[in-house]
Amino acid sequence: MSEISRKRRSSTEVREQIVEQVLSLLWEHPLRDITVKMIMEGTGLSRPSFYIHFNSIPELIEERLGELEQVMIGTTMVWLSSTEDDPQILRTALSGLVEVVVENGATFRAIAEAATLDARLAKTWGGFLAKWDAAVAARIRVGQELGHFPDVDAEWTAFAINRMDAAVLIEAFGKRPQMDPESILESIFQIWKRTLYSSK
Amino acid sequence: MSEISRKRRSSTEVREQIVEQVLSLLWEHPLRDITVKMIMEGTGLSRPSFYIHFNSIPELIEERLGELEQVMIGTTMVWLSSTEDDPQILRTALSGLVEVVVENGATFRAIAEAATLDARLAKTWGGFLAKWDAAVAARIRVGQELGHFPDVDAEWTAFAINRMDAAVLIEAFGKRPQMDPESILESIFQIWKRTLYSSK
DNA sequence: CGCTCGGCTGACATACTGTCAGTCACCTTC
DNA sequence: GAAGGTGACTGACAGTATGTCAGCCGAGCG
Repeated sequence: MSEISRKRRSSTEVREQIVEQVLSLLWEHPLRDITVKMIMEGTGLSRPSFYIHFNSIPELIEERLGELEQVMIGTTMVWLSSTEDDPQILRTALSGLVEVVVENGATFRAIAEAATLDARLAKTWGGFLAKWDAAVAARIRVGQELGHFPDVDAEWTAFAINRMDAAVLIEAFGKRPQMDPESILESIFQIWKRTLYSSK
Repeated sequence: MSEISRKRRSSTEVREQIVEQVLSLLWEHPLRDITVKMIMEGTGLSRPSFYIHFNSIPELIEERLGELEQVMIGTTMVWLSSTEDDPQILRTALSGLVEVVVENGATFRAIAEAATLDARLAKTWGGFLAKWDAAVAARIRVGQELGHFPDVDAEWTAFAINRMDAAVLIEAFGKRPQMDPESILESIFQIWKRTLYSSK
């Protein structure tokens, strides 16, 4: 019988392995099918070990949202902080958004799924969306002070069009095979453009 | 000790009581907090009795979707089957849609929640949305043959704007207090109108 | 009156979660 | 290089939900 030498690993090392395992499972299974047992079987550690590193699956997923949020802010800032009346800037921002979701679709899908499963994540996800609502509404109001976006209700429009983005991007890219990014980008861009950049 | 006379009731009678109980619970709690035990405590019957009438909570909810779909088709047919280039007809259809969701918001929210929880309902819900996509896309193509809706990609636009409707209506009216129906109707109508009824 | 039908239930099997006392590898400190 | 502490790790347990099943019992029928 060969001696199994269990090298002890650092905490962050194991954490990363668990996250990696979850992300790969998420491309294959809906969140409802993923259990702690299933995750840990891919790591060679016992199930209770999971709870040393994370409090729950939703909490693990919640961590990813924070990281992705930073990236998304980076890619959309070009429009959010602009003051020009040029839809192409909006297109660039949306294009960046599409790119992020294409790469992290399973994570976003899992966040949305876990939001219906876990009260804490529901709140975080709601807050995340609300932040975008506020940012887009603010951008619209800035434009309106410059005479752009006539007859648009900043708050409600931001709310509606952001929900569209979230729902469309998650459904289009949340699982494989993904839909065509070009077509999705074009369709949501057209909706944004016509809603904001054309008057009655 | 007074004798508890358990009058035996008809199957449909009990079914209706269970459904009623679930619907009332849904306005108070997210689906994740609702258990079979909780449902049956409100009926004076035991937990296993639930399984005589329904196979699972998601399946119960799925039944509701079928009924609501009929109503929704009725309220939107005015636009789906029209051939005129008049956005007011669209507004009427959307108004009917808003009304249905205002009244049955908790059910719709539960359907969306249960879709992430149950494979079967996920498929049903996906099919439901796909049917709307097809119907709206068909309506757009009919209009385009008459020269309306220039430069609109029928399929992708239908997909995107339907997801907006679903996400917005469920978030706005899925729990109490609900958002203002007038504002929601106006904002989604504007987005539909500008997307379809205004060219580049 | 006896029989069947079907609503109904207690009890069971199963599955997953989260916790905890205790073990063991590794690192410091002397 | 021995002693002791730190923290990763685990087996076992308790809790709670689901779905099933053998069997009870009330109601209606012949």
